[in-house]
Amino acid sequence: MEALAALADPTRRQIVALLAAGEQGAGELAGQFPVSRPAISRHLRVLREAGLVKVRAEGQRRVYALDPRPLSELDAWLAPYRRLWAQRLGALDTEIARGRRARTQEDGR
Amino acid sequence: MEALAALADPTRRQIVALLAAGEQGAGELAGQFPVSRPAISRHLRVLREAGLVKVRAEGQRRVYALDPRPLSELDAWLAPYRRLWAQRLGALDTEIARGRRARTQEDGR
DNA sequence: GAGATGTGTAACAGACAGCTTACGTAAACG
DNA sequence: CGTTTACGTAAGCTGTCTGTTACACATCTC
Repeated sequence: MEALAALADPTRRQIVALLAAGEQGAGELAGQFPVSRPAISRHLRVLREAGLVKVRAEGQRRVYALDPRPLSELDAWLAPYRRLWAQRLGALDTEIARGRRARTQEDGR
Repeated sequence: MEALAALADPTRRQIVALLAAGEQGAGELAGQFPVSRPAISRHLRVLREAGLVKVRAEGQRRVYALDPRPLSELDAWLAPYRRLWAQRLGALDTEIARGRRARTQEDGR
């Protein structure tokens, strides 16, 4: 779950969101943020080390692309907790209180 | 997404995992970690401010319980990205490659 | 009430994250 | 080749985290 630490920063989440729409060069990416280019370069490094992005050298440019695998891991980490809010939203917690224990039935849609 | 910052810490994730199994008192909780009790108290404060846990006073004890709502928000934040790894796993990326000239085709395995 | 018990908070030290400016380097360009 | 272009990295500053010890405060117990 190293991805969680990387995604804790709002700038990095925004970078991830941008890259979800398509790959971009480092400078191109930095131009969309109010901070300096080296700052973005460092953010990209963190994202790279977390496995969330991968780089491709294209001439002198560095093209960054999103790698969704750590997000998938996050999804897997989150999975066991899903039943917790699934219970709260439905009226089935009445059923649970009725004597049923660990009736999972999450993700009905 | 303040929850992401709170969950970035491994100790806090462990607390969340413990509370998912059932509510616990602060000291009872602290006893299961190698750090001092005030340290856990601080972690609990962060989790509380992130809305991930709620406290109930029971005599002089403070009983903590998990509040899954921020986790649900995280789930919602993650949702738009799901298609990204769904594509990689499924065979539908063939359909995408069928008309698009974006011949990326990396990661053959 | 006096003392024990269960917790949160304050103060402080050390580690770390994020930003900026300055610099190094490799590819493209003339 | 020298210069421009596109990046990454190093150094330094500052603010924020995390952990520890010391302390303040309620709440039971007797």
